[in-house]
Amino acid sequence: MPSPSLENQPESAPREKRLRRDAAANRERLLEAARSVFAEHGLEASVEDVAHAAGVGVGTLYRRFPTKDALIAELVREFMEKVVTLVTEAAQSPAGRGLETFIYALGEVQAANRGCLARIWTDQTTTGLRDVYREHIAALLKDAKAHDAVRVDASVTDLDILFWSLRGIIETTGDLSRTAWRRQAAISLAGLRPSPIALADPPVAEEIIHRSRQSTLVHSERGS
Amino acid sequence: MPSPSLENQPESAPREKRLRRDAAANRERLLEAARSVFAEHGLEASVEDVAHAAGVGVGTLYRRFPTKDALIAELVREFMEKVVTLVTEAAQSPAGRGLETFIYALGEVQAANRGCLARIWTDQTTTGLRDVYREHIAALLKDAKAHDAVRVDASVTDLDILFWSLRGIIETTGDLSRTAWRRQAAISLAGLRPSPIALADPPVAEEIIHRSRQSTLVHSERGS
DNA sequence: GCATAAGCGGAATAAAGAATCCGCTTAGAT
DNA sequence: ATCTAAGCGGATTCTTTATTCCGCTTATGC
Repeated sequence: MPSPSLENQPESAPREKRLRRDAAANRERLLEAARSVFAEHGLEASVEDVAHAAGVGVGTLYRRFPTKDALIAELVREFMEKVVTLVTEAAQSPAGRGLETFIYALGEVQAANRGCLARIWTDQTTTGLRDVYREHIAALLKDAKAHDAVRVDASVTDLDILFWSLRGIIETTGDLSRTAWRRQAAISLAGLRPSPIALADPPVAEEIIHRSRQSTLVHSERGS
Repeated sequence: MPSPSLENQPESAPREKRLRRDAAANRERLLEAARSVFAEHGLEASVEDVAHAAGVGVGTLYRRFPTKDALIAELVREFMEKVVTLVTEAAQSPAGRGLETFIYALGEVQAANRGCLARIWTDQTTTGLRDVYREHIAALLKDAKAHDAVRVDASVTDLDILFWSLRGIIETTGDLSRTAWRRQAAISLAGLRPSPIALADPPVAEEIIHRSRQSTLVHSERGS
């Protein structure tokens, strides 16, 4: 094993060569600026705005990310990675509580990344992460049902649409309210609790969920 | 009272002069085309696409609507008018059932107008209609509570966020699924039914709803 | 300290799309 | 049947914004 001081190959997969220290810092600042600017003005904020917010020129942005889309894709990737982390952590929650824990945690990340939520379900480069995530929530749901925290006729697709619905609220309320999506989450969770009254509509077919990944996407924008 | 055959002043408010028959038809076709193209490709679909979908040139579109925004605003206006109609009709429902009826009806209109949903809550020209609508849903909620169909701690703002949440689903699933938003509506309604278990989060303040009208907006787009 | 590959800023370029203009066409009043 | 204001299409103009290019600067390994 090489000595720690010689870490020229940072980790397992040293994505290309190593960046110069200042360049690495700029890359981070760019991503952070992008998150913030896109959250504020939506994805149609200009590349120049992002670069300036990061305190660099557009040239710098383009040396690191070949296109605007690539920049957004990286935000999406980091988001999905965070989601997978959270869902994994949630699995450690006390029996039967994992799902609820995860729902609130996911709401927080979505809110923190509201600029790029639009691309999350359609981005084709993170399909793998999305599959992992989906396996995990299926397990959380099963656990919740086993502990009588959730009605037995709830399906994984109900969780998918729950997350989409929270996205709608987060995009609408922007940074005005953390309460809004939490309240809706609470109401939905209440609706998912075991009940003798059947739900008036059937769950969504898995296939629909998969197809929607390929076709629909949404942009965000914000006015003054 | 003038004879019906001389209706040079069509109705109460004859919005400007009367359009030539072909021009009036084109105007309708443009609005319909806009609804469809925006639903398909989002609001960033080009004006030219809309004009062509309507079978006319861009010049024709611009003679009728001074800007692209004006066209969108008209879609929004017609949407809001429809919403007000629906909420008024829902008030005729059997006692205690009006709210549920309206929620499903609103889902349908939202789905039929998914292209321009993004502008609905921020459009400043339909504030009046929105206020009317809001008075009505307050009444529907009160009625539902009176008939024990909805929990007493539900607030009007819960309905606001419910509608935003449905929007999120409709925008994500596009025309793939009518089931998706209905299922979420069913779950939310279940969560809003009277229950001894209090909701984990407080309702959203009215003020937040009003502020979000002025600041946040969202665009839609669709790929492939 | 020096050499130099890596980085940087921002002007210049290019493409897309909104809005305008103008010569030709037609509904519909007489 | 005729006349003309209202309409029409679409080429053209004007903006906005992504992306490229290039001469100057600076970490970093020796």
